[in-house]
Amino acid sequence: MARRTRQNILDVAGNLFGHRGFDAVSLDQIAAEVGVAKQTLLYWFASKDELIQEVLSETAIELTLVIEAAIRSAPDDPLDRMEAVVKAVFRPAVRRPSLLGLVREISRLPSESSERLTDSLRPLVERAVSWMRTEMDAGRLRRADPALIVALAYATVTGIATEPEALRVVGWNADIVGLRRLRDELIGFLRAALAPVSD
Amino acid sequence: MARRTRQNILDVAGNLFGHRGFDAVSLDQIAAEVGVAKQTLLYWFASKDELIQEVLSETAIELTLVIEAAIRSAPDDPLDRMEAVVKAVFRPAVRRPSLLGLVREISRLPSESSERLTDSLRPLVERAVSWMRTEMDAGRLRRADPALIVALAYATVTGIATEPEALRVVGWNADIVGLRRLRDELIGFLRAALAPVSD
DNA sequence: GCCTTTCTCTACCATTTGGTAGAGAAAGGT
DNA sequence: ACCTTTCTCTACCAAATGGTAGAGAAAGGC
Repeated sequence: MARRTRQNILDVAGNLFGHRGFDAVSLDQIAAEVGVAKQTLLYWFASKDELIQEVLSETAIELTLVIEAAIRSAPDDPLDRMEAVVKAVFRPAVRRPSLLGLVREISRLPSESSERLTDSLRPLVERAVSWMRTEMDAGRLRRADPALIVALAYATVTGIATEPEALRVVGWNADIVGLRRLRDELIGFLRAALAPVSD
Repeated sequence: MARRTRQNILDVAGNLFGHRGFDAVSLDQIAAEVGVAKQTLLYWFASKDELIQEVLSETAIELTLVIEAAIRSAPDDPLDRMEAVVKAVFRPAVRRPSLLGLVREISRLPSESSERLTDSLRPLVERAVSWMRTEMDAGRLRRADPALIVALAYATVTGIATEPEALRVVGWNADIVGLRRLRDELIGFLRAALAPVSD
């Protein structure tokens, strides 16, 4: 029955890690927020490292599934397709803003588990890159370096996820504007930057 | 003479904080890397909080100066001008990659000092926004929401700064590609997305 | 009813954390 | 030579950290 406890721990830990960072969050805090003793955490997860590892791989799986589903049912036009994928990435993030902040924590893991996660995302990235290259060759996207575009998009998304607080520095108020509008501006940006040049 | 110690501490702390995050770095680690006892840190800075606060305001001042200098001597064409500013932002970051990572830490400060920093950056941001609006009204930039563009650019830059490791997830190898090429791609992107529509 | 597995608890521990107290060099002004 | 200021040290501390040991509920199979 109390298998739900495990899921609760994963959810709470995911939010806290994504929000404040791995090192800033203690097991005691997580336990308190779940409403459970610290030992219960350590019953379910052997260590703090294993906990975040589990959280991250759950997140990676979720994101992968969402993106793949979006690709399968996406329209054929490359710009529409990109819009669909970006929206798919944002959908879970809008619902649970701390989610993307987690990706940042990958680099703080012991290199071994960090690599395992990177590997699980790699196929998706490679697919995106080779797809963009094909579209560019066909003249349906403006020519550019696809790998760098993916890197930039990724940087932007994680930058947004870094914290609403951080964006407040540039006058962005999350409560008023909302992640959704920022997402739409990003999409408009991508469309403008990647539309094929009409010659 | 040993005022240099203070600067050494600031430099080392800046790198470590930007690289690993505020909570992940202990005073002992900083002291060890500077080659000095922990108490020496606490002689120069009353607490860890004051230390990062000092590091951040130094960074904010540096960035502000660099950007303002770039604006003063920038060409008149809005796209060239944007390119000049982006390059100015990247110049110190290329030299010292951990620098921009620091901005991320702002949101983890006690809200009071976080606000002080935000305030020191605000004029620059407002200036950029109003400048963009003017250029858009004059038809020299594609119409969009300037505040959101600044937010996106900021998010992208901090996303890049988040860690080369994190970008490795999307296949970006810092050693080979380099921050400089990513910067140039970003500039090309901005140009394409913000060029006025020729009607 | 009993036993085994699953689950959560209280109590404890070694280490590390940010920070204090206060002594002693180094150096410069006079 | 002496004093003051600047600078760095050793020694210590209370609190918090990740983690261990082991006991006791809960619940299901038989």
